[in-house]
Amino acid sequence: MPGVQPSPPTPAVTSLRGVAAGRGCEFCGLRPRCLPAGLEGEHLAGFARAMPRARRLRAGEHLFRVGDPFESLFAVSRGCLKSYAVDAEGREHVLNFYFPGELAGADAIYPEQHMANAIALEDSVVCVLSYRTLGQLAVVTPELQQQLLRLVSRDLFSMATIAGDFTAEERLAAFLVMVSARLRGSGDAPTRLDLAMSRQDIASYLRLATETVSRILARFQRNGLLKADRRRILLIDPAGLYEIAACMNPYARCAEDRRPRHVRPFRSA
Amino acid sequence: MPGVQPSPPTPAVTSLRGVAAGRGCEFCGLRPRCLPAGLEGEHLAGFARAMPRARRLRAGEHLFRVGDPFESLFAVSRGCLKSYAVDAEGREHVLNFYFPGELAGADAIYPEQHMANAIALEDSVVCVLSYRTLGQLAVVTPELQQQLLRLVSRDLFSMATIAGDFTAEERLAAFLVMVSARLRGSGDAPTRLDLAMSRQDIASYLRLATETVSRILARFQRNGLLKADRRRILLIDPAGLYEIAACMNPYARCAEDRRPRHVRPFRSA
DNA sequence: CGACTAGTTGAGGAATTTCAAGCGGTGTGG
DNA sequence: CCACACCGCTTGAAATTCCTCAACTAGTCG
Repeated sequence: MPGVQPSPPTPAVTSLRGVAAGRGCEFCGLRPRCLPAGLEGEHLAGFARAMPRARRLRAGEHLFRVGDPFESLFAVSRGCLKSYAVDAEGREHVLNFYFPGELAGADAIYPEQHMANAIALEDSVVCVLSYRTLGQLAVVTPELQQQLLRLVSRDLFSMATIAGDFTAEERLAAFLVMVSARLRGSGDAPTRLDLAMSRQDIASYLRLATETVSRILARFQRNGLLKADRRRILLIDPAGLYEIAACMNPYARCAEDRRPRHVRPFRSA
Repeated sequence: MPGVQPSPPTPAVTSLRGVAAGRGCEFCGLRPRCLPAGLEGEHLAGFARAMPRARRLRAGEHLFRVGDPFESLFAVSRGCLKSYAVDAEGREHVLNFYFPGELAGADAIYPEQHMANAIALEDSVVCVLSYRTLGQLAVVTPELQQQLLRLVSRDLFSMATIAGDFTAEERLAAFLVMVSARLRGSGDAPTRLDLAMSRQDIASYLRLATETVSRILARFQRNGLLKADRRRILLIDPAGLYEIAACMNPYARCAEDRRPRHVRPFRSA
Protein backbone atom coordinates (compact mmCIF):
# COMPACT_ATOMS: atom_id res chain seq x y z
CA MET A 1 0.00 0.00 0.00
CA PRO A 2 1.54 3.25 -1.00
CA GLY A 3 1.77 6.15 1.29
CA VAL A 4 1.78 4.23 4.51
CA GLN A 5 4.06 5.99 6.86
CA PRO A 6 5.46 4.84 10.12
CA SER A 7 2.49 5.14 12.42
CA PRO A 8 2.90 6.20 15.98
CA PRO A 9 1.26 3.99 18.53
CA THR A 10 -0.46 6.79 20.38
CA PRO A 11 -2.92 9.34 19.04
CA ALA A 12 -1.02 12.11 20.77
CA VAL A 13 -3.77 14.66 20.80
CA THR A 14 -2.90 17.33 23.21
CA SER A 15 -4.94 20.41 23.79
CA LEU A 16 -2.53 23.22 24.11
CA ARG A 17 -3.30 26.86 23.75
CA GLY A 18 -2.10 28.69 20.73
CA VAL A 19 0.86 27.51 18.78
CA ALA A 20 4.24 26.06 19.52
CA ALA A 21 4.89 28.62 22.17
CA GLY A 22 1.78 27.49 23.95
CA ARG A 23 0.26 30.91 23.96
CA GLY A 24 -2.56 32.58 22.07
CA CYS A 25 -2.66 33.93 18.55
CA GLU A 26 -1.56 37.31 19.84
CA PHE A 27 1.93 36.03 20.26
CA CYS A 28 2.10 33.75 17.26
CA GLY A 29 4.74 34.67 14.72
CA LEU A 30 2.62 33.24 11.96
CA ARG A 31 -0.28 35.53 12.61
CA PRO A 32 0.47 37.98 9.78
CA ARG A 33 -0.01 35.13 7.33
CA CYS A 34 -2.69 33.25 9.24
CA LEU A 35 -6.39 33.74 9.61
CA PRO A 36 -6.32 36.43 12.29
CA ALA A 37 -4.06 38.56 10.12
CA GLY A 38 -5.19 42.13 10.32
CA LEU A 39 -7.25 41.62 13.44
CA GLU A 40 -6.55 43.94 16.29
CA GLY A 41 -7.68 44.72 19.76
CA GLU A 42 -10.90 43.11 20.82
CA HIS A 43 -11.38 41.33 17.51
CA LEU A 44 -8.05 39.63 17.83
CA ALA A 45 -8.60 38.81 21.44
CA GLY A 46 -12.00 37.41 20.63
CA PHE A 47 -10.61 35.28 17.88
CA ALA A 48 -7.79 34.02 20.01
CA ARG A 49 -10.18 33.22 22.80
CA ALA A 50 -12.80 31.48 20.73
CA MET A 51 -10.98 29.81 17.99
CA PRO A 52 -7.80 27.87 17.99
CA ARG A 53 -7.44 24.51 19.56
CA ALA A 54 -4.00 23.16 18.92
CA ARG A 55 -3.51 19.60 17.86
CA ARG A 56 -0.26 17.79 17.65
CA LEU A 57 0.36 15.27 14.99
CA ARG A 58 3.12 12.73 14.88
CA ALA A 59 4.75 12.04 11.57
CA GLY A 60 2.49 9.69 9.67
CA GLU A 61 -0.61 10.58 11.60
CA HIS A 62 -3.69 11.55 9.68
CA LEU A 63 -5.40 14.87 10.23
CA PHE A 64 -8.49 13.82 8.31
CA ARG A 65 -9.51 11.17 5.84
CA VAL A 66 -11.76 10.87 2.84
CA GLY A 67 -15.36 10.83 3.96
CA ASP A 68 -14.81 12.63 7.23
CA PRO A 69 -17.47 15.28 7.70
CA PHE A 70 -16.19 18.77 7.22
CA GLU A 71 -16.13 20.57 10.52
CA SER A 72 -12.91 22.46 10.76
CA LEU A 73 -10.19 24.16 8.88
CA PHE A 74 -6.65 23.59 10.00
CA ALA A 75 -3.97 26.21 10.19
CA VAL A 76 -0.56 24.63 10.10
CA SER A 77 1.54 25.96 12.92
CA ARG A 78 4.56 23.71 12.75
CA GLY A 79 5.65 20.88 10.52
CA CYS A 80 4.31 19.90 7.15
CA LEU A 81 1.33 17.97 5.82
CA LYS A 82 0.27 16.57 2.52
CA SER A 83 -3.19 15.96 1.16
CA TYR A 84 -3.73 13.07 -1.18
CA ALA A 85 -6.42 11.03 -2.83
CA VAL A 86 -6.38 7.36 -3.67
CA ASP A 87 -8.00 6.47 -6.96
CA ALA A 88 -9.97 3.38 -7.87
CA GLU A 89 -6.82 1.58 -8.92
CA GLY A 90 -5.15 2.22 -5.61
CA ARG A 91 -2.76 4.82 -6.91
CA GLU A 92 -2.01 7.68 -4.60
CA HIS A 93 -2.16 11.24 -5.91
CA VAL A 94 -0.63 13.96 -3.79
CA LEU A 95 -2.76 17.05 -4.20
CA ASN A 96 -1.03 19.63 -2.07
CA PHE A 97 1.45 20.27 0.68
CA TYR A 98 0.73 22.47 3.65
CA PHE A 99 3.42 24.51 5.33
CA PRO A 100 3.29 26.66 8.45
CA GLY A 101 0.94 29.57 7.99
CA GLU A 102 -1.21 27.73 5.48
CA LEU A 103 -4.74 26.51 5.71
CA ALA A 104 -5.67 22.90 5.10
CA GLY A 105 -9.12 21.49 4.54
CA ALA A 106 -10.65 24.29 2.50
CA ASP A 107 -11.43 21.97 -0.38
CA ALA A 108 -13.98 20.30 1.86
CA ILE A 109 -16.10 23.41 2.31
CA TYR A 110 -18.02 22.81 -0.87
CA PRO A 111 -18.72 19.10 -0.62
CA GLU A 112 -19.12 19.38 3.15
CA GLN A 113 -16.95 16.36 3.60
CA HIS A 114 -13.34 15.64 3.02
CA MET A 115 -12.60 14.32 -0.43
CA ALA A 116 -8.94 13.85 0.33
CA ASN A 117 -6.77 12.57 3.12
CA ALA A 118 -4.33 14.74 5.01
CA ILE A 119 -1.34 13.30 6.79
CA ALA A 120 1.54 14.81 8.70
CA LEU A 121 4.86 14.35 6.94
CA GLU A 122 6.74 15.15 10.10
CA ASP A 123 5.79 15.93 13.66
CA SER A 124 3.45 18.86 13.28
CA VAL A 125 1.10 21.17 15.09
CA VAL A 126 -2.09 22.52 13.60
CA CYS A 127 -4.63 24.92 14.98
CA VAL A 128 -8.09 23.46 14.67
CA LEU A 129 -10.54 26.10 13.55
CA SER A 130 -14.16 25.18 13.89
CA TYR A 131 -15.76 26.23 10.66
CA ARG A 132 -19.00 27.08 12.34
CA THR A 133 -17.37 29.27 14.92
CA LEU A 134 -15.26 30.78 12.19
CA GLY A 135 -18.39 31.70 10.29
CA GLN A 136 -19.93 33.25 13.35
CA LEU A 137 -16.86 35.32 13.99
CA ALA A 138 -16.52 36.28 10.36
CA VAL A 139 -19.93 37.90 10.17
CA VAL A 140 -18.95 40.28 12.92
CA THR A 141 -15.36 40.66 11.81
CA PRO A 142 -15.10 41.69 8.18
CA GLU A 143 -11.31 41.42 8.24
CA LEU A 144 -11.62 37.80 9.21
CA GLN A 145 -14.08 37.06 6.45
CA GLN A 146 -11.77 38.75 4.04
CA GLN A 147 -8.73 36.82 5.18
CA LEU A 148 -10.62 33.56 5.08
CA LEU A 149 -11.51 34.14 1.47
CA ARG A 150 -7.99 35.19 0.72
CA LEU A 151 -6.55 32.03 2.14
CA VAL A 152 -8.98 29.80 0.32
CA SER A 153 -8.23 31.68 -2.85
CA ARG A 154 -4.55 31.14 -2.27
CA ASP A 155 -5.09 27.43 -2.60
CA LEU A 156 -6.42 28.07 -6.07
CA PHE A 157 -3.26 29.88 -6.71
CA SER A 158 -0.94 27.14 -5.64
CA MET A 159 -2.91 24.57 -7.59
CA ALA A 160 -2.81 26.65 -10.74
CA THR A 161 0.94 26.91 -10.44
CA ILE A 162 1.49 23.27 -11.17
CA ALA A 163 -1.66 22.65 -13.15
CA GLY A 164 -0.12 23.65 -16.45
CA ASP A 165 1.64 21.50 -18.99
CA PHE A 166 5.32 21.90 -18.29
CA THR A 167 8.36 19.71 -18.57
CA ALA A 168 9.60 17.66 -15.68
CA GLU A 169 12.55 19.98 -15.20
CA GLU A 170 10.37 23.04 -15.13
CA ARG A 171 8.00 21.56 -12.62
CA LEU A 172 10.71 20.33 -10.31
CA ALA A 173 12.53 23.64 -10.41
CA ALA A 174 9.26 25.42 -9.72
CA PHE A 175 8.60 23.04 -6.87
CA LEU A 176 11.88 23.85 -5.19
CA VAL A 177 11.43 27.57 -5.68
CA MET A 178 7.92 27.29 -4.31
CA VAL A 179 8.92 25.28 -1.26
CA SER A 180 11.68 27.71 -0.50
CA ALA A 181 9.25 30.60 -0.74
CA ARG A 182 6.61 28.93 1.35
CA LEU A 183 9.03 27.86 4.04
CA ARG A 184 10.18 31.38 4.46
CA GLY A 185 8.99 32.76 7.72
CA SER A 186 9.37 36.48 7.92
CA GLY A 187 12.85 36.67 6.43
CA ASP A 188 14.33 35.67 3.12
CA ALA A 189 13.57 32.50 1.28
CA PRO A 190 15.87 29.84 2.69
CA THR A 191 18.50 28.24 0.48
CA ARG A 192 18.75 25.18 2.67
CA LEU A 193 15.68 23.04 2.53
CA ASP A 194 14.97 20.09 4.76
CA LEU A 195 12.15 18.56 2.84
CA ALA A 196 9.54 16.80 4.87
CA MET A 197 8.27 14.88 1.88
CA SER A 198 9.73 11.84 0.21
CA ARG A 199 10.79 11.63 -3.40
CA GLN A 200 7.65 9.66 -4.00
CA ASP A 201 5.50 12.44 -2.59
CA ILE A 202 7.24 15.01 -4.74
CA ALA A 203 6.92 12.80 -7.78
CA SER A 204 3.24 12.21 -7.22
CA TYR A 205 2.61 15.87 -6.66
CA LEU A 206 4.42 16.76 -9.86
CA ARG A 207 2.95 13.84 -11.79
CA LEU A 208 6.32 12.23 -12.30
CA ALA A 209 7.96 8.93 -11.47
CA THR A 210 10.15 8.96 -8.41
CA GLU A 211 13.05 7.93 -10.61
CA THR A 212 12.52 10.99 -12.74
CA VAL A 213 12.69 13.22 -9.69
CA SER A 214 15.94 11.59 -8.68
CA ARG A 215 17.39 11.91 -12.13
CA ILE A 216 16.51 15.55 -12.52
CA LEU A 217 17.83 16.41 -9.09
CA ALA A 218 21.06 14.70 -10.11
CA ARG A 219 21.09 16.71 -13.30
CA PHE A 220 20.51 19.95 -11.40
CA GLN A 221 23.37 18.98 -9.14
CA ARG A 222 25.68 18.25 -12.06
CA ASN A 223 24.82 21.67 -13.45
CA GLY A 224 25.71 23.34 -10.18
CA LEU A 225 22.20 24.47 -9.40
CA LEU A 226 21.92 22.71 -6.10
CA LYS A 227 23.32 20.09 -3.79
CA ALA A 228 20.98 17.30 -2.90
CA ASP A 229 21.58 14.80 -0.15
CA ARG A 230 18.46 12.82 0.43
CA ARG A 231 15.96 15.29 1.85
CA ARG A 232 18.45 18.01 2.44
CA ILE A 233 18.57 20.30 -0.56
CA LEU A 234 21.00 23.15 -0.81
CA LEU A 235 20.01 25.73 -3.36
CA ILE A 236 23.34 26.86 -4.75
CA ASP A 237 21.94 28.84 -7.65
CA PRO A 238 18.38 29.83 -6.75
CA ALA A 239 18.30 32.31 -9.61
CA GLY A 240 19.15 29.54 -12.03
CA LEU A 241 16.36 27.37 -10.71
CA TYR A 242 14.08 30.31 -10.83
CA GLU A 243 15.08 30.80 -14.43
CA ILE A 244 14.13 27.26 -15.30
CA ALA A 245 10.84 27.64 -13.52
CA ALA A 246 10.26 31.12 -14.81
CA CYS A 247 8.36 29.88 -17.80
CA MET A 248 5.59 29.19 -15.33
CA ASN A 249 4.95 32.87 -14.90
CA PRO A 250 2.95 34.54 -13.76
CA TYR A 251 2.13 31.96 -11.19
CA ALA A 252 5.57 30.91 -10.10
CA ARG A 253 6.71 34.45 -9.64
CA CYS A 254 3.71 35.54 -7.69
CA ALA A 255 3.60 32.52 -5.51
CA GLU A 256 7.08 33.41 -4.46
CA ASP A 257 6.98 37.12 -4.12
CA ARG A 258 3.58 37.46 -2.68
CA ARG A 259 3.36 39.57 0.37
CA PRO A 260 0.05 40.64 1.82
CA ARG A 261 -1.36 43.94 0.69
CA HIS A 262 1.37 44.98 -1.69
CA VAL A 263 0.50 44.31 -5.27
CA ARG A 264 3.22 44.62 -7.82
CA PRO A 265 2.17 45.39 -11.34
CA PHE A 266 2.47 42.43 -13.62
CA ARG A 267 5.24 42.52 -16.11
CA SER A 268 5.53 39.73 -18.63
CA ALA A 269 8.94 38.43 -19.54
CA MET B 1 -14.80 35.20 -35.02
CA PRO B 2 -14.29 31.58 -34.12
CA GLY B 3 -16.38 29.73 -31.63
CA VAL B 4 -19.78 30.68 -32.95
CA GLN B 5 -22.35 27.99 -32.41
CA PRO B 6 -23.86 26.31 -35.44
CA SER B 7 -27.42 26.64 -34.23
CA PRO B 8 -27.96 30.39 -33.82
CA PRO B 9 -25.88 32.38 -36.28
CA THR B 10 -27.27 35.62 -34.90
CA PRO B 11 -26.04 37.37 -31.73
CA ALA B 12 -28.43 35.01 -30.03
CA VAL B 13 -30.25 36.92 -27.38
CA THR B 14 -32.72 34.18 -26.86
CA SER B 15 -33.94 33.58 -23.37
CA LEU B 16 -31.99 35.55 -20.89
CA ARG B 17 -32.23 34.64 -17.30
CA GLY B 18 -32.83 36.77 -14.30
CA VAL B 19 -30.42 39.65 -14.27
CA ALA B 20 -29.48 39.35 -17.89
CA ALA B 21 -33.10 39.61 -18.85
CA GLY B 22 -33.36 42.84 -16.95
CA ARG B 23 -35.05 41.15 -14.05
CA GLY B 24 -33.60 40.46 -10.69
CA CYS B 25 -31.94 37.39 -9.25
CA GLU B 26 -35.32 36.43 -7.86
CA PHE B 27 -36.36 35.12 -11.23
CA CYS B 28 -33.11 33.56 -12.31
CA GLY B 29 -33.19 29.82 -12.82
CA LEU B 30 -29.57 29.59 -11.83
CA ARG B 31 -30.08 31.07 -8.43
CA PRO B 32 -30.06 27.77 -6.52
CA ARG B 33 -26.51 27.23 -7.72
CA CYS B 34 -25.41 30.85 -7.74
CA LEU B 35 -24.29 33.22 -5.02
CA PRO B 36 -27.71 34.20 -3.71
CA ALA B 37 -28.62 30.56 -3.18
CA GLY B 38 -30.44 30.20 0.07
CA LEU B 39 -31.22 33.88 0.37
CA GLU B 40 -34.82 34.74 0.97
CA GLY B 41 -37.06 37.66 1.52
CA GLU B 42 -35.32 40.92 2.25
CA HIS B 43 -31.86 39.40 2.01
CA LEU B 44 -32.53 38.20 -1.48
CA ALA B 45 -34.15 41.42 -2.52
CA GLY B 46 -31.27 43.37 -1.09
CA PHE B 47 -28.75 41.27 -2.92
CA ALA B 48 -30.65 41.52 -6.17
CA ARG B 49 -30.93 45.25 -5.78
CA ALA B 50 -27.35 45.93 -4.84
CA MET B 51 -25.33 43.45 -6.65
CA PRO B 52 -25.52 42.13 -10.11
CA ARG B 53 -24.76 44.10 -13.20
CA ALA B 54 -25.06 42.00 -16.32
CA ARG B 55 -22.40 42.08 -18.97
CA ARG B 56 -22.61 40.52 -22.38
CA LEU B 57 -19.59 39.10 -24.06
CA ARG B 58 -19.21 38.20 -27.68
CA ALA B 59 -17.36 35.03 -28.49
CA GLY B 60 -13.67 35.79 -28.26
CA GLU B 61 -14.12 38.78 -26.03
CA HIS B 62 -12.07 38.98 -22.86
CA LEU B 63 -13.68 39.29 -19.47
CA PHE B 64 -10.42 40.17 -17.77
CA ARG B 65 -6.74 39.92 -18.44
CA VAL B 66 -3.60 39.25 -16.51
CA GLY B 67 -2.71 42.27 -14.47
CA ASP B 68 -6.20 43.68 -14.24
CA PRO B 69 -6.93 44.74 -10.69
CA PHE B 70 -9.29 42.45 -8.90
CA GLU B 71 -12.57 44.19 -8.37
CA SER B 72 -15.32 41.75 -9.15
CA LEU B 73 -16.32 38.17 -9.30
CA PHE B 74 -18.27 37.01 -12.30
CA ALA B 75 -21.19 34.62 -12.22
CA VAL B 76 -21.68 33.01 -15.57
CA SER B 77 -25.27 33.30 -16.63
CA ARG B 78 -25.09 32.03 -20.17
CA GLY B 79 -22.41 30.73 -22.46
CA CYS B 80 -18.99 29.48 -21.53
CA LEU B 81 -15.63 30.99 -20.67
CA LYS B 82 -12.13 29.75 -20.24
CA SER B 83 -9.35 31.09 -18.11
CA TYR B 84 -5.81 30.72 -19.30
CA ALA B 85 -2.29 31.87 -18.63
CA VAL B 86 0.47 32.48 -21.11
CA ASP B 87 3.90 31.42 -19.94
CA ALA B 88 7.24 33.02 -20.67
CA GLU B 89 7.66 30.93 -23.79
CA GLY B 90 4.35 32.07 -25.16
CA ARG B 91 2.57 28.80 -24.60
CA GLU B 92 -1.02 29.05 -23.53
CA HIS B 93 -2.27 26.98 -20.59
CA VAL B 94 -5.98 26.65 -20.12
CA LEU B 95 -6.66 26.63 -16.39
CA ASN B 96 -10.39 26.22 -16.15
CA PHE B 97 -13.69 26.46 -17.93
CA TYR B 98 -16.67 28.29 -16.53
CA PHE B 99 -20.20 27.18 -17.21
CA PRO B 100 -23.51 28.77 -16.28
CA GLY B 101 -23.95 28.91 -12.54
CA GLU B 102 -20.23 29.03 -11.89
CA LEU B 103 -18.08 31.77 -10.49
CA ALA B 104 -15.07 33.12 -12.36
CA GLY B 105 -12.33 35.29 -10.96
CA ALA B 106 -12.00 33.83 -7.49
CA ASP B 107 -8.36 33.00 -8.01
CA ALA B 108 -7.68 36.73 -8.04
CA ILE B 109 -8.92 37.31 -4.50
CA TYR B 110 -5.62 36.39 -2.96
CA PRO B 111 -3.24 38.24 -5.25
CA GLU B 112 -5.70 41.12 -5.61
CA GLN B 113 -5.12 41.13 -9.32
CA HIS B 114 -5.90 38.74 -12.08
CA MET B 115 -3.15 36.27 -12.74
CA ALA B 116 -4.97 34.72 -15.66
CA ASN B 117 -7.00 35.83 -18.63
CA ALA B 118 -10.63 34.96 -19.10
CA ILE B 119 -12.25 34.88 -22.50
CA ALA B 120 -15.72 33.99 -23.72
CA LEU B 121 -15.72 30.85 -25.84
CA GLU B 122 -19.14 31.70 -27.21
CA ASP B 123 -21.52 34.59 -26.82
CA SER B 124 -22.01 34.76 -23.10
CA VAL B 125 -23.56 36.72 -20.28
CA VAL B 126 -22.00 37.17 -16.87
CA CYS B 127 -23.24 38.92 -13.77
CA VAL B 128 -20.62 41.30 -12.47
CA LEU B 129 -20.40 41.11 -8.71
CA SER B 130 -18.46 43.87 -7.06
CA TYR B 131 -16.26 42.17 -4.53
CA ARG B 132 -16.41 45.09 -2.18
CA THR B 133 -20.17 45.19 -2.20
CA LEU B 134 -20.21 41.46 -1.88
CA GLY B 135 -18.10 41.65 1.23
CA GLN B 136 -20.35 44.29 2.72
CA LEU B 137 -23.42 42.21 2.05
CA ALA B 138 -21.79 39.05 3.32
CA VAL B 139 -21.12 40.43 6.77
CA VAL B 140 -24.82 41.03 7.25
CA THR B 141 -25.95 37.94 5.37
CA PRO B 142 -24.32 34.80 6.75
CA GLU B 143 -25.88 32.65 4.04
CA LEU B 144 -24.18 34.74 1.41
CA GLN B 145 -20.84 34.48 3.12
CA GLN B 146 -21.32 30.77 3.33
CA GLN B 147 -22.22 30.40 -0.31
CA LEU B 148 -19.35 32.56 -1.40
CA LEU B 149 -16.93 30.31 0.42
CA ARG B 150 -18.64 27.27 -1.00
CA LEU B 151 -18.28 28.48 -4.55
CA VAL B 152 -14.65 29.39 -4.14
CA SER B 153 -14.06 26.03 -2.57
CA ARG B 154 -15.73 24.39 -5.53
CA ASP B 155 -13.01 25.72 -7.76
CA LEU B 156 -10.52 23.84 -5.65
CA PHE B 157 -12.59 20.83 -6.30
CA SER B 158 -12.65 21.11 -10.04
CA MET B 159 -8.94 21.77 -10.15
CA ALA B 160 -8.17 18.76 -8.01
CA THR B 161 -10.15 16.59 -10.38
CA ILE B 162 -7.68 16.96 -13.18
CA ALA B 163 -4.62 17.68 -11.07
CA GLY B 164 -3.76 14.04 -10.63
CA ASP B 165 -1.54 11.87 -12.72
CA PHE B 166 -3.84 9.99 -15.06
CA THR B 167 -3.62 8.66 -18.57
CA ALA B 168 -4.83 10.67 -21.52
CA GLU B 169 -7.85 8.40 -21.89
CA GLU B 170 -8.81 8.77 -18.27
CA ARG B 171 -8.54 12.52 -18.34
CA LEU B 172 -10.51 12.92 -21.52
CA ALA B 173 -13.25 10.63 -20.32
CA ALA B 174 -13.34 12.51 -17.05
CA PHE B 175 -13.50 15.76 -18.95
CA LEU B 176 -16.55 14.68 -20.91
CA VAL B 177 -18.28 13.37 -17.82
CA MET B 178 -17.47 16.58 -16.02
CA VAL B 179 -18.72 18.83 -18.80
CA SER B 180 -21.91 16.86 -19.03
CA ALA B 181 -22.43 17.21 -15.31
CA ARG B 182 -21.63 20.88 -15.23
CA LEU B 183 -23.84 21.70 -18.19
CA ARG B 184 -26.76 20.11 -16.48
CA GLY B 185 -29.22 22.72 -15.45
CA SER B 186 -31.73 21.37 -13.07
CA GLY B 187 -32.43 18.10 -14.86
CA ASP B 188 -30.30 15.15 -15.82
CA ALA B 189 -26.83 15.37 -17.22
CA PRO B 190 -27.15 15.85 -20.97
CA THR B 191 -25.88 13.20 -23.36
CA ARG B 192 -25.58 15.63 -26.21
CA LEU B 193 -22.83 18.15 -25.73
CA ASP B 194 -22.22 21.17 -27.88
CA LEU B 195 -18.77 22.04 -26.71
CA ALA B 196 -17.91 25.67 -26.72
CA MET B 197 -14.20 24.95 -26.58
CA SER B 198 -11.88 23.88 -29.35
CA ARG B 199 -9.84 20.71 -29.38
CA GLN B 200 -6.87 22.87 -28.60
CA ASP B 201 -8.56 24.26 -25.51
CA ILE B 202 -9.45 20.80 -24.33
CA ALA B 203 -5.96 19.57 -25.03
CA SER B 204 -4.34 22.42 -23.17
CA TYR B 205 -6.66 21.98 -20.23
CA LEU B 206 -5.88 18.28 -20.05
CA ARG B 207 -2.20 18.77 -20.77
CA LEU B 208 -2.35 16.88 -24.03
CA ALA B 209 -1.62 17.58 -27.66
CA THR B 210 -4.64 18.40 -29.79
CA GLU B 211 -3.83 15.40 -31.94
CA THR B 212 -4.03 13.18 -28.90
CA VAL B 213 -7.47 14.51 -28.09
CA SER B 214 -8.58 13.79 -31.63
CA ARG B 215 -7.14 10.32 -31.58
CA ILE B 216 -8.68 9.38 -28.27
CA LEU B 217 -12.06 10.72 -29.29
CA ALA B 218 -11.78 8.58 -32.41
CA ARG B 219 -10.89 5.61 -30.24
CA PHE B 220 -13.86 6.26 -27.98
CA GLN B 221 -16.03 6.43 -31.06
CA ARG B 222 -14.68 3.15 -32.44
CA ASN B 223 -15.45 1.57 -29.10
CA GLY B 224 -19.01 2.80 -29.21
CA LEU B 225 -18.67 5.12 -26.28
CA LEU B 226 -19.67 8.27 -28.12
CA LYS B 227 -20.25 9.91 -31.44
CA ALA B 228 -18.11 12.94 -32.12
CA ASP B 229 -18.68 15.36 -34.92
CA ARG B 230 -16.48 18.35 -34.41
CA ARG B 231 -17.80 20.09 -31.34
CA ARG B 232 -20.94 18.08 -31.13
CA ILE B 233 -20.39 15.10 -28.89
CA LEU B 234 -23.04 12.46 -28.38
CA LEU B 235 -22.46 10.39 -25.29
CA ILE B 236 -23.69 6.97 -26.34
CA ASP B 237 -22.35 5.10 -23.35
CA PRO B 238 -22.01 7.58 -20.49
CA ALA B 239 -21.58 4.75 -18.03
CA GLY B 240 -18.66 3.42 -20.03
CA LEU B 241 -17.00 6.80 -20.06
CA TYR B 242 -17.69 7.13 -16.42
CA GLU B 243 -16.05 3.77 -15.91
CA ILE B 244 -12.91 4.93 -17.65
CA ALA B 245 -12.88 8.11 -15.62
CA ALA B 246 -13.89 6.37 -12.44
CA CYS B 247 -10.32 5.80 -11.43
CA MET B 248 -10.33 9.48 -10.63
CA ASN B 249 -12.60 8.95 -7.71
CA PRO B 250 -13.51 10.42 -5.43
CA TYR B 251 -13.31 13.65 -7.33
CA ALA B 252 -14.95 12.64 -10.55
CA ARG B 253 -17.84 11.08 -8.75
CA CYS B 254 -18.49 13.97 -6.49
CA ALA B 255 -18.19 16.55 -9.18
CA GLU B 256 -20.94 14.71 -10.95
CA ASP B 257 -23.28 13.78 -8.18
CA ARG B 258 -23.16 17.05 -6.43
CA ARG B 259 -26.58 18.62 -6.37
CA PRO B 260 -27.28 22.07 -5.07
CA ARG B 261 -28.35 21.83 -1.54
CA HIS B 262 -29.87 24.29 0.78
CA VAL B 263 -27.15 26.16 2.46
CA ARG B 264 -26.97 25.74 6.14
CA PRO B 265 -26.22 29.07 7.69
CA PHE B 266 -23.54 29.21 10.29
CA ARG B 267 -25.73 30.10 13.16
CA SER B 268 -28.30 27.35 12.95
CA ALA B 269 -27.29 24.40 14.97
C1' DC C 1 -14.63 29.79 -55.81
C1' DG C 2 -10.57 29.75 -53.04
C1' DA C 3 -8.23 30.79 -48.86
C1' DC C 4 -8.46 29.83 -44.11
C1' DT C 5 -9.15 27.37 -39.95
C1' DA C 6 -10.39 23.41 -37.07
C1' DG C 7 -10.00 18.93 -36.93
C1' DT C 8 -8.26 14.26 -38.30
C1' DT C 9 -4.89 10.80 -39.33
C1' DG C 10 -0.23 8.73 -40.00
C1' DA C 11 4.79 8.09 -39.12
C1' DG C 12 8.66 8.93 -36.54
C1' DG C 13 10.75 10.66 -32.34
C1' DA C 14 11.35 12.31 -27.64
C1' DA C 15 10.35 12.70 -22.89
C1' DT C 16 9.15 10.05 -19.31
C1' DT C 17 7.95 5.59 -17.34
C1' DT C 18 8.74 0.98 -16.15
C1' DC C 19 11.66 -2.63 -14.92
C1' DA C 20 15.71 -4.02 -12.67
C1' DA C 21 19.65 -3.67 -9.84
C1' DG C 22 22.45 -1.59 -6.49
C1' DC C 23 23.72 1.86 -2.80
C1' DG C 24 23.54 3.67 1.79
C1' DG C 25 21.53 5.08 5.82
C1' DT C 26 18.77 3.44 9.86
C1' DG C 27 16.85 0.48 13.01
C1' DT C 28 16.63 -4.05 15.21
C1' DG C 29 17.80 -8.26 17.20
C1' DG C 30 21.29 -11.19 18.56
C1' DC D 1 28.56 -3.72 19.07
C1' DC D 2 27.87 -5.90 14.83
C1' DA D 3 25.12 -8.28 11.25
C1' DC D 4 21.25 -8.09 8.84
C1' DA D 5 17.11 -6.41 6.89
C1' DC D 6 14.50 -2.71 5.38
C1' DC D 7 13.40 1.40 3.19
C1' DG D 8 14.29 5.50 0.62
C1' DC D 9 16.93 6.81 -2.92
C1' DT D 10 19.78 6.45 -7.09
C1' DT D 11 21.23 4.77 -11.54
C1' DG D 12 20.97 2.18 -15.91
C1' DA D 13 18.49 0.00 -19.83
C1' DA D 14 14.36 -1.07 -22.19
C1' DA D 15 9.64 0.08 -23.10
C1' DT D 16 5.76 3.13 -23.84
C1' DT D 17 2.94 6.85 -23.86
C1' DC D 18 2.40 10.88 -25.87
C1' DC D 19 4.25 14.55 -28.79
C1' DT D 20 5.96 16.63 -33.01
C1' DC D 21 5.95 17.01 -37.72
C1' DA D 22 3.46 16.55 -41.78
C1' DA D 23 -0.15 15.84 -44.89
C1' DC D 24 -4.81 15.81 -45.66
C1' DT D 25 -10.08 16.70 -45.16
C1' DA D 26 -13.93 19.32 -44.37
C1' DG D 27 -16.39 23.00 -43.00
C1' DT D 28 -16.52 28.45 -43.08
C1' DC D 29 -16.15 32.97 -44.70
C1' DG D 30 -14.81 36.49 -47.56
